Amino acid sequence: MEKNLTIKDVAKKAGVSVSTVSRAFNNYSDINPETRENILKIAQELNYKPNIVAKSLSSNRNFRLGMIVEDYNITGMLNPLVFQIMMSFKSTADKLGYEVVLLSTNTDTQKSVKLSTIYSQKQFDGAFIMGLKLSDDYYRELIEFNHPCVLYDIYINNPNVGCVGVDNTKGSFLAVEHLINLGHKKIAMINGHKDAFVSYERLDGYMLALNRYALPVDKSLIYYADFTDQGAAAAVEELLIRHKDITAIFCASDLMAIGAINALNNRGYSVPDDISIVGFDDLYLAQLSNPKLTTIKQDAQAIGESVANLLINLISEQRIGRVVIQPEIVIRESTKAQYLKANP
Amino acid sequence: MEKNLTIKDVAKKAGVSVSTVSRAFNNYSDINPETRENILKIAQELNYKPNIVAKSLSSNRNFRLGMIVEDYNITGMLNPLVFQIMMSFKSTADKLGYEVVLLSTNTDTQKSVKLSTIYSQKQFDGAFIMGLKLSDDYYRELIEFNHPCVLYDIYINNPNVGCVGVDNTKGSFLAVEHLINLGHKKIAMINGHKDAFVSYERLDGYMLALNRYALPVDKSLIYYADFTDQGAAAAVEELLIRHKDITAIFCASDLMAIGAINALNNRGYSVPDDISIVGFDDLYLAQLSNPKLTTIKQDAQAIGESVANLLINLISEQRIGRVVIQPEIVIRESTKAQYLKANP
DNA sequence: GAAAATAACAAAAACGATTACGGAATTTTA
DNA sequence: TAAAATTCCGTAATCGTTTTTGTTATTTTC
Repeated sequence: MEKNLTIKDVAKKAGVSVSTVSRAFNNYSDINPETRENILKIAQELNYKPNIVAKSLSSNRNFRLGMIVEDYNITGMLNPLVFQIMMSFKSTADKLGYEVVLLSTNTDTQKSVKLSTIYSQKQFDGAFIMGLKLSDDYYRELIEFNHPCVLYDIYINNPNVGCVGVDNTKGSFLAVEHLINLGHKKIAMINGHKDAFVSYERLDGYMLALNRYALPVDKSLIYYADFTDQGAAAAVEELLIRHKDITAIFCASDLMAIGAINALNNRGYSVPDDISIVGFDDLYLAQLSNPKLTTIKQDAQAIGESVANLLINLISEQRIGRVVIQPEIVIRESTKAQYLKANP
Repeated sequence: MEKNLTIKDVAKKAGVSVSTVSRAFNNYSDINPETRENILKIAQELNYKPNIVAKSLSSNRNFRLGMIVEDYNITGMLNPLVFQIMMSFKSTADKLGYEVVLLSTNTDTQKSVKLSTIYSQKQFDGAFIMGLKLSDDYYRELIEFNHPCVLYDIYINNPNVGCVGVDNTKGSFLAVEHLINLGHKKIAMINGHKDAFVSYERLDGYMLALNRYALPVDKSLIYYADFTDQGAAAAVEELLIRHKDITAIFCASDLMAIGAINALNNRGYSVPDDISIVGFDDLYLAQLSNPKLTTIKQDAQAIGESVANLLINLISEQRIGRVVIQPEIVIRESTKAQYLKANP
């Protein structure tokens, strides 16, 4: 195992001091352009790269970002969106010169080790937290947190913590409006769970659309299915018993939408001929299902980028609280006009 | 932003020198047990945690692992298996006291920055590389690599690099054997692409099973579909033209299996009544499809753990080359007995 | 009971960078 | 042309640890 090159080796080879080499590498002003060029050339030849650990320690700028994801996103049927957002976040962080270290938490670990402890121990300049629930300990800690932090899909009113997410209310509105435009009047909603911030926003959008088009809101049409396909299937079973006259269901996730479609098929209903379905997320899964899913698209790439940019702005003391990504509706095959049932 | 506690603060409060505090934390022998207890208690009270960056620099043990994933796993329809393996790897690395930093590569970046450069710059003790292709620059570099490294789903004969993966040959064998046992005699295979190591192993398993049961191998029944659903759909189109008499298709991934099923449905064929399909991976997707997919399960949890353990063994100079995970067949609804066509 | 060994700690030198400070050479100013 | 400013670079302190070496008591050995 060959010994690693240090700044000293470069300095010796270039016949200058280490501080000069450092200056060359960090674009300092007080260095002769010729010297700089020469040093960089020699460094290039030697294939020298500064040791990032030493750099962190000495500069007290760590260029380290934590990416903390809740465990429940990992086990079972995990959300591919999370993965895409993570990778997008990583890529833009990379471009901006930050490395990202991966962490996970769950309700238990949150009780034993505080977020601020993680920051100081890990020397994070900031962190990106995904999958935080309203009932989490970290959610409470974040209310008065004083380190840079960015959250996805949950909002906290604290200048140190940024929040990015799709406009869920608008997304839901778009979904339900689309159904209404197709002539549907009795539209059920299968929501996530009540510990998720987005569930409230998505519910708002649903109600807003109904109100806007002067349709009655029937609370017995609203189910909570925990973001799982089985949960959605169970909800559909109940819906088919209690509300035989529904013609459309808006699901707060694609996975639940698939669960709903499968349950409907099992009961002999056809999507979209009997019942229209719209999902939320636009996972790749939405193109794979049969019929292909009409859904609300969350742009994972854009979300990841926004998170990284926001976080790094926060680190450099620029306070920008919230980034809202605009959702789009993607119309495929799971929704259909329902004029016949519209006015019986 | 409160200043972080250092070892000095603990030393001062405990009335000892910093070296004694360090000894207390690192289970050194030459320290009075009472002193140690006292120091640990005080550290606990102060909520002091050692700065990992300083620790790395001074001890020259970094406890840092790189997790490098190929870009093509990110864009487009990404494989959820990769995500699960990543998280499982992270969790066990965590338990063993290592932090993992996330990186990505692609064919281009591999040309400009060598793997060994990444190691020295990032101060990695080791790295886990996912998605490496046979045509990659890093593959070539790894042949004579002298840092600890573990690969998933690709094999290299080098004591410094470990390899873990499912027994692909056996997995394919199981899949095809299952079809043969159901009475299928004309079985097509839709493989991945030729830059993937696993494609060769999976092909081997297919041929092995045919030979074992004295069925002829017809190379025109073997397609390469790039691991995509569209590729598989295209392959199916061709198969339906050229080989109307096939009764089963083995796909080297679940995604391709879904693509095949959809294509068959579009052409008016029923799965499994007309044609049986088996996939590979056992993604959650396999349970969501209609019919539910019979497939070969890769245990992501076990793979991630094995990779982490193997890598850390490699780091501590213990040479264990390869870990092979046993695949299992999961029989669901996409395969069915085909006695009628078996002997016409 | 003097020499040797051990136990328990402190002092100081690393680790590999950044950066505050200072100083010589050169250029600008008056 | 002397003083001031600027340019360019070296010296040395620093970051928060670990680790080597040193030191003082105490214990063991013969």
